[in-house]
Amino acid sequence: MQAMIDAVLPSMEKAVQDVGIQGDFWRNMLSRSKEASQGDLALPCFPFAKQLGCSPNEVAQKIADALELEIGEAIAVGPYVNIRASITWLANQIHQVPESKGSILIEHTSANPNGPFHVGRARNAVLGDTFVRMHRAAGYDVTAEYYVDDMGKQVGILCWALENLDEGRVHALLEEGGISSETSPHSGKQDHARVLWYQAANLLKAKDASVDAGVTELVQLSEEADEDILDRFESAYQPVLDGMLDTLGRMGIRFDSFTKESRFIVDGSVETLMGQLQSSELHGVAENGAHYLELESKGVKGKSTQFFYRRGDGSSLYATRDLAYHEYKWTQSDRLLNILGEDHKLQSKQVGIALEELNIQPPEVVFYAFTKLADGKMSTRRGNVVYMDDLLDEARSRALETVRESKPDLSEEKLLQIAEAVGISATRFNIARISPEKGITFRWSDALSLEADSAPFIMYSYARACSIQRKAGEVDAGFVLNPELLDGTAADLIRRLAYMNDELQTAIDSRSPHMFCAWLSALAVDYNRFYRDNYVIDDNGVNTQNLYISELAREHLRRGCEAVGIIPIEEM
RNA sequence: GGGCGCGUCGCAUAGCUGGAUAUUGCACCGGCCUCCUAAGCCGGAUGUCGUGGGUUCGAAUCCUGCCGCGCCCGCCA
Repeated sequence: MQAMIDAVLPSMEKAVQDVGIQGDFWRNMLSRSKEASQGDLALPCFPFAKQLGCSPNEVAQKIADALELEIGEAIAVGPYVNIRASITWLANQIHQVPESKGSILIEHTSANPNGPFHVGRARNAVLGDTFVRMHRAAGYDVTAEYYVDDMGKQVGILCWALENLDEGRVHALLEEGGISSETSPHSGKQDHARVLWYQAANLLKAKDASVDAGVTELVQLSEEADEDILDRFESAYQPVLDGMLDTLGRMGIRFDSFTKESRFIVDGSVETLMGQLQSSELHGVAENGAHYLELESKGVKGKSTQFFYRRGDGSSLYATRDLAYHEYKWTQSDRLLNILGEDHKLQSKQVGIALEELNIQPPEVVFYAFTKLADGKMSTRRGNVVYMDDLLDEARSRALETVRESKPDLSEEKLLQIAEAVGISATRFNIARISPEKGITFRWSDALSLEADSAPFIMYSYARACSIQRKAGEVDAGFVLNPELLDGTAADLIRRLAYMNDELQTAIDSRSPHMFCAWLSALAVDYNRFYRDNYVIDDNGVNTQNLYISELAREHLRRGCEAVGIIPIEEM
């Protein structure tokens, strides 16, 4: 952990010099021990051996002997110097509150409002919201932002369908196309209702050219920011978007601001940027008058290295509006983070280069690999999807079985509440705990797993701590932990707690939410072991020190859960 | 064809700015509820880290050839 390294470095500097080592290349080698049993920090001594002309083991012993540490002790183990922080020092770390770290705008999800939220899109939302939550927990001022695609082809098709198809036609088309239109428990939601129109229009488009013509006309007008068309588009997509946001809200995912794509056409900023790009050295014009930037010199490779930002007819493209969007976003925050699917990698690179040409700083980006179904890619258009609403229902009913079994006395309402929290948390955690660049194949059994290394496991530890607190009462405000008395699993727990802020920051900096998920799981394990070995309530009544530690763990479990979107419930 | 990413026990997964016996869970085998929540705890078995080379005192980690999978290479979004 960084605070520990900072604390050790001066002493290490001195010890290393005393032993006669030249240079400071070793600074980067001082790092986290891989296993807790080896201590907190380790310095491998192999490279020193040559310089000093003795064995790594001897060097390690010399350095360990020369080290004078305030935070703990150093022991040479073979060719390593292992440093173990004292529980006293670690316990002090626990109370360090993260300082304020400035503002960040995190844009995520931003799915086309053309149908219900499905589990492929969910990875963006879960990842994005986890970043939002982790940043908040670490002291950042976060804006969660949704970019609304309120113009262009997808919305155009939806709008055209709603204005030109009736219910009978829609069902006939879907049946013919082999897409199910049977009513689900969610068919009352407008996202579920209207997606049928969208799917039907896509089917019809394949065999009736007049559909394309109709849609194209709408899309063209929308790109000219035609007020009437934008209004019609909005009445088509807004109920769908609302339905999607309901689903997201159910998952605990909420946004602070929504920005419409059309805004940048309306306010003229897209036009201005297109003008500015003309003076770029990369600028070029195609035969039909379309404008582009030639990106070959910027390291872009492939069939086409040209980034088109203006069509032959003078209109802008999605990516062009994205440039204006980023310019706008920088007026809102100190830092920008985008959560994007890996299919956007090239586009994102192109936009980044174009932004640099405009002297606008590119955003930071997290890419994640796709979620696919066992039988192929998910597609709203083709109806090959698992909807999030259905997944969450299924997760809840699975959880309900388990809760009913273990808590038969609870009321039906309470059972449902717990099951809902467990289902949502498990679903989210199963996504957040996997490193983003790894592809996921959706399987019901995985998605609904309530086993260990899962959200319910962590929730259970928290509920256990809550139960103990209810029985044992509050700790006196003036109570001070006596770390000298701690050992075994109690000391392990304190050590784990002390690492929280560091783990959180590391996960943020390396854009790896799964790392913080792993820490949280480990905390739950440590708490369960502490629980086994250290009774808060025994024959003599309440052990205040153990209650105090249990309460520390409870508080950290709660904060950790909130940082990854697990719902901490007090009973389960 | 080119670019980017991934490939770790039967399944899933961590580690990848090189370092000590490769992490964790599921499944499998065995043990623990007269005691604060057993959705828990303890123990066991399971691995050519895709594959061939290379660099290094040391490679899952770096370089490189090959194989497999995914994504991308639109004046679409």
